[in-house]
Amino acid sequence: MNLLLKSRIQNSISNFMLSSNLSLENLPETELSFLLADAKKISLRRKEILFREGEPPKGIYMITRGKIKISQLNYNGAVQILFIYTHGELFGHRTIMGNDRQPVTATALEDCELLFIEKEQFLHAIKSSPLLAELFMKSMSHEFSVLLNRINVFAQRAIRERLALFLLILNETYKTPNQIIEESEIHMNRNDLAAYTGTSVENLVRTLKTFRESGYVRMEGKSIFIQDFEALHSISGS
Amino acid sequence: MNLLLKSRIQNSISNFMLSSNLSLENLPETELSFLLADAKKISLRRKEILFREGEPPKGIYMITRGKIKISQLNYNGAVQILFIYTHGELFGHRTIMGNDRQPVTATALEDCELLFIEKEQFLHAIKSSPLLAELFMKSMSHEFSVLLNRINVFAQRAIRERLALFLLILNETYKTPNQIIEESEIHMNRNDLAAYTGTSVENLVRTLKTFRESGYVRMEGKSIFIQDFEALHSISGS
DNA sequence: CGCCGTATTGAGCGCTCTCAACGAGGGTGG
DNA sequence: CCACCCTCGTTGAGAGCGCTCAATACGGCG
Repeated sequence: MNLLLKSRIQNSISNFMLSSNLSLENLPETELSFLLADAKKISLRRKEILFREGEPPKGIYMITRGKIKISQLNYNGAVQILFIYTHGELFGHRTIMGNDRQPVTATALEDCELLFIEKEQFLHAIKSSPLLAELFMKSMSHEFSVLLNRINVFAQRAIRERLALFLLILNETYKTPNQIIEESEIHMNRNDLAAYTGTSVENLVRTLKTFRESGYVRMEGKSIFIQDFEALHSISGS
Repeated sequence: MNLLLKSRIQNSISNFMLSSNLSLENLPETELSFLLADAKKISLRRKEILFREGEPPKGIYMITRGKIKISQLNYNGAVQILFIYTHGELFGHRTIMGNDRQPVTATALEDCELLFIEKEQFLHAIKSSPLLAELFMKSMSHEFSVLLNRINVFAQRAIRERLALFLLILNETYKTPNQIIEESEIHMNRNDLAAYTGTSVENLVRTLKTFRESGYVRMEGKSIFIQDFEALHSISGS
């Protein structure tokens, strides 16, 4: 696949991904070890819930293995998946700093290993390290733009366009550490994919079918592999 | 109008409003004067553009009079209005801190007076005052939750529900300083209201008509006044 | 083999969009 | 002062997208 094209697409969809600078890979060594000084290990089985909407937040989390889905319940019972965090990513800090209750629920998509940092400890770390504080602030500012873009997507784009975009995002999310090839195995059940795209399962399946029939994606069992990145990117309108 | 009910509704829709803690009224005296030390005055006529999507940000702004709409252009030419800032509110700081280009366009909805604080000056203020930094961080964290809620709204709710919600929000936005009565004059053209709700003008007008016929709102000229807060709140599903 | 949860397909309805026409109001130039 | 134009708001009609309900296929597991 054309490298220039690939980087253009990646660059374009990065406007819709949190892709935090606050990952295991990106934090400076010193700050990272400072932050993780007294971190505790947590293990979660698939489908286990880490925290629920409405709870007071306990601390922040960094994923060392697996994926966590962040979702929100609508008043009519529908579930909206907002993000999928994967290995290396850090989350939960915004709720701590804003002093809110959890606006979302965090559930393990697969078996997970996490590092947990207590609220007090985290706040202390932020206070003690101006660099850390600055990194968090920068990260949140950037993510604000990302969320604005997301709102635009949901407010204005059709399901076909949204699905194309989210498949491209998921392709990044589902990259395994050190993955070289471009295509990831997107291993997500239809219910979750529908909740992520913001549509009904039936509609999702039908749209996915048209992508398959056009050769844009390939299916192996329930997993999805993207075959034509450019087509999806063009459909997504990003 | 029942006070308890009123506060319940306000509390509920505040989950969808930025309602920054960073306003003229809420910032501590010392920090405010520090921040505004070398601020410049800017005047804008109605429809004038303050900055455009894609531009590098110049600084931050605080509104002393008027309203500014923050909008984003979709690839197909549709405009999505994301926020309406009003007197006392501060904006533009997130783009500065995240070191992004402007993801949005800011346009005067009415004749406006603003205070402008240069980028360097603002960054310096943040660096020098830990309290200011903390306030900004808190504010952004909270706003993250607000945006998540918004995404949910656009992803899952029908136009009728969204319009009810946004009318309630606009009722707050359009309160004049020191306004005592509950009902504000929502003075916004149909195009902007449609772009804010995320629908077409025709659809907006029709939905508005059903609200009027049900006695939920009243129209004087082109202005909208809410008459039944509880009904709208209940429709909004919040 | 039968069961259960998940995925897929079909059908029909309603919401929302688009295109098109009409109406109302304000501003401008004759 | 009137005629015209331009913008904005409103209404109508028709098409299509997306939702819901219902039925059917598939696959893993007891």
